[in-house]
Amino acid sequence: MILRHMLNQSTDLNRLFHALADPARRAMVERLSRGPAPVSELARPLPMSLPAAMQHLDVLEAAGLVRSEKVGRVRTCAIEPQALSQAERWINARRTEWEHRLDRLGEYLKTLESEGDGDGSDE
Amino acid sequence: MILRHMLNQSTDLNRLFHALADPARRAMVERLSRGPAPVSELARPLPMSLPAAMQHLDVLEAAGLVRSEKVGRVRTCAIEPQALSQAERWINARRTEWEHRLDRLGEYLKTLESEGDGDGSDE
DNA sequence: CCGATGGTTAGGCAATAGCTTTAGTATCAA
DNA sequence: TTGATACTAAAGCTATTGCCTAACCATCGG
Repeated sequence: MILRHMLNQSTDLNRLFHALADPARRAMVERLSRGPAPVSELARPLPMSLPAAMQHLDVLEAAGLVRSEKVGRVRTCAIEPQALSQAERWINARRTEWEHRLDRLGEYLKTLESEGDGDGSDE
Repeated sequence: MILRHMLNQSTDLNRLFHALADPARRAMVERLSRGPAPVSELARPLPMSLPAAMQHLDVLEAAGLVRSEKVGRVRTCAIEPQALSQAERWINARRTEWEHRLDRLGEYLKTLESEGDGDGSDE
């Protein structure tokens, strides 16, 4: 099952980053980071109809960023913290990769320097 | 100018997250995290035509994730580390928000407990 | 029961995304 | 100069996105 998890990770990240690529959806996530809220409260500040806001909410739920539960006639939405951390991990992995690379490059340049090779060009 | 920067930040994040929402583009970023590469090398592993890959590259450049320079007939691409950190900051800001909120919630629940109120129900 | 409230479904429409093929333009190597 | 290499530009096609309006359904408060 961990194998399946890895295979689907790409799709997960697609949905995740896609969900975050819209300002209305990010606004919803920002609001929910401060606590749960019903659909109408998420929709109110947005410059669009209620159904449009609902569709954004669907995208957030499909991405696993938001979970919601309906009690009576009001659906209360809450953020799903671990979803964002997957995106964070991907970004961090990239950063450590290029940082290591730059470290190695720095070492290499230092080596050249101490060998007295006079080509000091960079880039 | 810092004001203008803040106003455009939303658009920046749109482009940034949108760029990351595609597996072909993430593959390019992953490759470039390990060092610069020409266009053809970025395109080779992808299941699509070269012009298609070029279009993905354009998206990455427009998002500020990649910078490229053409010398002779080969365009060499490199990652732009600070672009990703902007996305990272947004995610981090959300996490600290909800962590603080959960901390406050924990404090509140502890208060209730020490007041001897017997409703121990959770979610 | 009745109206108002909160949400949902459905259908349609314009714009964008992602890809293709075709046809270029420079460069480099011989 | 000629052919291969590396990229670029343009046009077109399909699917998806993001939005709308117009219904509809299910509570809840009298």
